Amino acid sequence: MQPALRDPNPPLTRSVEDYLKVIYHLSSQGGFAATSDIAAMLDVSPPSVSGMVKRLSETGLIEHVPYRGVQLTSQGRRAALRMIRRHRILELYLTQHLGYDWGSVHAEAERLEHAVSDDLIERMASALGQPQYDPHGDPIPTAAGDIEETELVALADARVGTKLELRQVGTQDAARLRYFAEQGLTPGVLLTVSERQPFNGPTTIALVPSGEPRVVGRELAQLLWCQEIGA
Amino acid sequence: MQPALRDPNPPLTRSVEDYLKVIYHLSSQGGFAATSDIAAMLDVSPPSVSGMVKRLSETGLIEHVPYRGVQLTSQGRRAALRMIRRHRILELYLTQHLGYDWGSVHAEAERLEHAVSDDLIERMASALGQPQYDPHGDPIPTAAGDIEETELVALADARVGTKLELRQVGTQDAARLRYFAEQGLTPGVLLTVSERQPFNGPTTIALVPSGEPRVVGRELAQLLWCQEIGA
DNA sequence: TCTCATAATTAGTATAGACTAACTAGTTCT
DNA sequence: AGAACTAGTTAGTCTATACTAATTATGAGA
Ligand SMILES: [Mn+2]
Ligand SMILES: [Mn+2]
Ligand SMILES: [Mn+2]
Ligand SMILES: [Mn+2]
Repeated sequence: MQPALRDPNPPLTRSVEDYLKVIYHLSSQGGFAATSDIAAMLDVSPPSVSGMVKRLSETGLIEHVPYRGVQLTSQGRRAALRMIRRHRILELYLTQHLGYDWGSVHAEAERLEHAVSDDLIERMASALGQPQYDPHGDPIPTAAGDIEETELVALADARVGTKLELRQVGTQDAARLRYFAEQGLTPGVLLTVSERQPFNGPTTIALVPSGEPRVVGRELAQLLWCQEIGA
Repeated sequence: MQPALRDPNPPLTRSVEDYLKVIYHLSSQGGFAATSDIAAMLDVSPPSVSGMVKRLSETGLIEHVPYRGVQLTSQGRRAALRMIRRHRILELYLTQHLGYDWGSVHAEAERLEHAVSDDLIERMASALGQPQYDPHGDPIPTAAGDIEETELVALADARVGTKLELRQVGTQDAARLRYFAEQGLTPGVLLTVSERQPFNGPTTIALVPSGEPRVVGRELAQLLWCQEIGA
């Protein structure tokens, strides 16, 4: 007898949807998502994760290698990308049409993503003109489940002298996001790397075209994902 | 020893919020909401209602008279009206800003009402200009928890010869709503009652000012809530 | 190769919310 | 008043999801 699989098409619960999203993020670089990392990201105990991992692998959404970690199956990946699409369209809609600032959209989207219908999401996407990026510069997966993969460098690692476009801001922390906005550091901005202090010191940049300088500490510079601009 | 009250301020769950809303609707004419009516409206078994009733009275949201029914406490009424405000603002926002028709908003609002923040609701209310009525003509409670109480007559009961304003459409059924819209029977429309056939027969009306006649069967005429227009 | 720290899992418990089956209170009819 | 119907409640079970405490596997150092 086979090891009792579950109903292959249960409606996903809110918890399940959130687990799939964090597993996606933790394993997107190809590796396994570790139990303790999932637990930390969801603010839940490791045994709770072990329990959920059991259920998710029984429903075929993830692959579990005991003591090593988990990965999404293609079914799980599809479900995760659907949630990420919802989340990012919601974030953009709230900023563009309801006056939210980019520091506060995340919490709202985190709840709404589980309650909206596909129909509503597609209406929002239409109202936004089928957008490609959310307010933080993260790519929005298509309804078919494709997502843009770009090679980006953290500003903290960019070579001095290069010219960059700021593409993504890798945090949801409201205070940091507010600070970035004040400094004019939002996706799409062009800049050149002027210098970097040794021993994990700050990076100094010049905004293009204004030339205005900014000094960015290492912690923050690791959150600014940039693309090198071809000469 | 007292009969063990629960935490007076638990965050309300989705289920609890839906129970409070239906209890509000069932007891709004002053009476008690019966277990079996609550069960029917939530599509849940009567024992499930008994179980929930126990929890809700322990948290002080309702008053339970065994074998008679339940009523909301003032705390429960406040919570119910908050949900009704959310629901109706969502319905109106979806129709006004996202192209929904009035037959399909209900299902969407039924889920979203539990996920939106107060902040988002107030932003939608602002975008709508602090509206007073939802797409079906139902009054929207204020943020403070006040709701307009109007004396309305069902078209089925209106005296022949009277002039009426159609105020509310008392159904969420998509097919019926679509039909009403086709017939031009939407809140705000003026009409006069031309005649009524005996033995629960249809009511014939004339739209004002066009004079166009409509014959409305009893079942539908009971859903059209009207206000008599002073001569 | 053995030991130990760390990470992961299992065992056992709790709560919310649903269900069915069985029992009982209230009401209505004869 | 008693019988009988109806509505409501209790008893017992189930699933999802969380928790703490206890146990075990894995990989790094000695
Ligand atoms: Mn979420
Ligand atoms: Mn984002
Ligand atoms: Mn609801
Ligand atoms: Mn409505």
